Amino acid sequence: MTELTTSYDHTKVEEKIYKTWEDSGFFNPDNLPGDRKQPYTIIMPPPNANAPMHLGHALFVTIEDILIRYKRMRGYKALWQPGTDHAGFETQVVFEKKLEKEGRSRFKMQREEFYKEIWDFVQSNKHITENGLRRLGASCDWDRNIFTLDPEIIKIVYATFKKMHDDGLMYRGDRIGNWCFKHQTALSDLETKYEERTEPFYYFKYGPFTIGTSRPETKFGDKYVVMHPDDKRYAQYKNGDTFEAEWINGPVKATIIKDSVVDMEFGSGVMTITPWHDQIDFDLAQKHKLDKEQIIDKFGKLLPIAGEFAGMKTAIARPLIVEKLKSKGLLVKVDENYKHNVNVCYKCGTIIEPQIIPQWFVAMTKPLPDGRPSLRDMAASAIKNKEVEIVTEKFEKIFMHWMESLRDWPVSRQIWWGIPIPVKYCKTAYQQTANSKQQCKEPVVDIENNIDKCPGCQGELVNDPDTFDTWFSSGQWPFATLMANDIKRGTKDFENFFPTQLMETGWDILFFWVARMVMMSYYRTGKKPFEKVYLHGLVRDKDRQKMSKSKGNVVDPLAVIDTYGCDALRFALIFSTSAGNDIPLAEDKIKGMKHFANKLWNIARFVLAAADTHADRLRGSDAEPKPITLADKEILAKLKGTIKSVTGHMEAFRLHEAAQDIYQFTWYEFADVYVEASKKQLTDDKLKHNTLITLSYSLITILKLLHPFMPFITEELWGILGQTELLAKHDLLMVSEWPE
RNA sequence: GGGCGGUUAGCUCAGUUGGUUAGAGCGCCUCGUUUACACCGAGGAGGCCACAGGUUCGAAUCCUGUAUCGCCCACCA
Repeated sequence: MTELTTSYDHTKVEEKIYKTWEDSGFFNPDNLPGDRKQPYTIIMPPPNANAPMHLGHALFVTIEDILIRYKRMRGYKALWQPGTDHAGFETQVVFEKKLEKEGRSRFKMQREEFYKEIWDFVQSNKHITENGLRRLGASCDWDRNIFTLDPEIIKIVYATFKKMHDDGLMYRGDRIGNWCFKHQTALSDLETKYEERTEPFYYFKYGPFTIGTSRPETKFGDKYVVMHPDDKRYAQYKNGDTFEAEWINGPVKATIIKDSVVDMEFGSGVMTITPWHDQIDFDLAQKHKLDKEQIIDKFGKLLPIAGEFAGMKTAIARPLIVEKLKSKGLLVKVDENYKHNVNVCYKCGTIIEPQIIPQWFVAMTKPLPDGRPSLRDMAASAIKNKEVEIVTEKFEKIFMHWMESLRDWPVSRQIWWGIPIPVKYCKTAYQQTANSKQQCKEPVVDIENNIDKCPGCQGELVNDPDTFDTWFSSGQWPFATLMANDIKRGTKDFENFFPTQLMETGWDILFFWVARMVMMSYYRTGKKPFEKVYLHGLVRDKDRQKMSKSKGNVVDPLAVIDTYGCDALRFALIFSTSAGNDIPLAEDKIKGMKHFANKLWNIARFVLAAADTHADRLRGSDAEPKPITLADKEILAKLKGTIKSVTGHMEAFRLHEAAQDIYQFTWYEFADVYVEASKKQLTDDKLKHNTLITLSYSLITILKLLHPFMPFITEELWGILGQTELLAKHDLLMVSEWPE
């Protein structure tokens, strides 16, 4: 006689069950029962080891765990490769905030000291994160757990860097880039965002012209006036004509440039340019071979070229400069309500100052020396030809659209937390880089760290002080993890599990991550990194608001698990939400799913009680129930239909549909109809045996179908059924066979 | 400026290739505590599927347009 409590108590089950799974070794595909040849691999997007878990983690774990458990039950050699991410810039920002609270700053610290502290910080977060994944029921292979700063990973990242450098795809360029004053680093275009501001727009007299600007503080170096070649107002001037103009700090000699990028309708239709601090101006200067002068230093202060304003922060200098120009009679008019977008740092909101600072770039559109197309074109054609499929399809369009206007990718960051760039420079040459007068021009790529002297002049070498953009290393994650396993553990993971089958991640990192993985994988391995990409949405609160600390609506998934159980949380996250759409999650929904778990518990309770009451014990899992009564016929037909539809939905990544079908069948067909009918049938001696078989067979099938979604309660019930001989043989449910 | 998407029950959302009376969760109303479950059961109310036109034997589903909300990318000195 097996007694079950009247309601399901997840607190007594989850920890115990997870331990059973982990001890079984079945998370590791090498230990799975049977002769499994066909791999099914999901590389886990490594969570950032810098902050507590949020519902986004719960969502990705739920989706990936559902899929990997399903494939495991279907007999695949299922590998879910876990890992955590050092998350370079993200983590450094978090850590610097922490320092700030303590009244400290990295700019007052030694690099080694800073690195050590942030390393310890990340290590402790890493453990918290890994335990969180366990509480969410993640059936990933902890034997293969890996970290983005593991030496094996760094080795692979360096090899990629060297190959790119040898292939001419990785170059160091004096190009204009986004500079954040607060974080003192360059950022890629993806790491900046636009904010609308209303600022004054000034018109100044500049020689015979009127120019317009919202940034007078950049105008010190102005010595070019650019106008449209078709501008009839200035037909008398030719390209290259010069003139004298009275300007901020006295007269300047200016040259006329004609170029059709100028919009005659905007402002005064004529502009001066600041190539060091503006993308368009920079391009123009490159095109016409114009001088470029730095006006603002990397701390946001004006340089000596600003004369009396030198050393001032731009925001302070701006009104003073306007005042001076006004007093000289050069201010024509001011438009106070000029609305425009300013580029700001996506982390701190500081205005981004474009600066020419040497950076490492990856060429996106340059064909490979081995005859293959460029990184961009390889990735674009993979998506276009459906070699890599994105679920849902709308993201393929977004992906292609983004690819069209892709520029070279700056991968060096002036931060300390990350993988150092394995390059050395001739010391004398490096110090002169600012003047672009290097003696020994070539940087020395030294991935083994065994080159001591400059190969050019035998002089001293200095290390590149920069680190890689995190996405440069995580862009290699699918093959780097498997290759690193092989180095570390002597496995043949890369051979056995690559290309992987699925990449599951949020749509918000489609460009940051997915695009880079596709490009880098084709480049390094000649193969796609994964067959399919499943993109999930953002978890929002019940009012569709984004969850954020400042709004105070962040939900801690572990607290939800404490209250309602992991299975309820997982089911609520999946239920009634389709791929790629954001998910509003209300507590009521989670509560409802807890009720469903309880319903299932009580169904099992009823079946067990029936089996006990009616003396003839039976073997359930193998016995095919016979449809004798109308109720038998209907439930078995509906069960069969449910198996079919659920399987179909699983194959097509319609997890929400699968979940709904199981829910519907369990509650409204099996519990409401058949369980009720069985009460009568069990009193009939001729029917009771077959009725019991039908009950247990249906229940067992439900447990299997539901297991990927609600792994804990189903495994617990499976174990209890096993003890009562309702199950003929009982290994763990997680490795049982998916019903056909 | 370029691109993508949403608009279905009071709320939040499903609806797989066009096919019978459009579904779920939560909420609401009525009744019910008979040994699986009150974290429950029985029953019920509630939708011109944004609008207009078109294709079709048949449209929430396909096409065109309109309105409205949202997202992504780029960005004018």
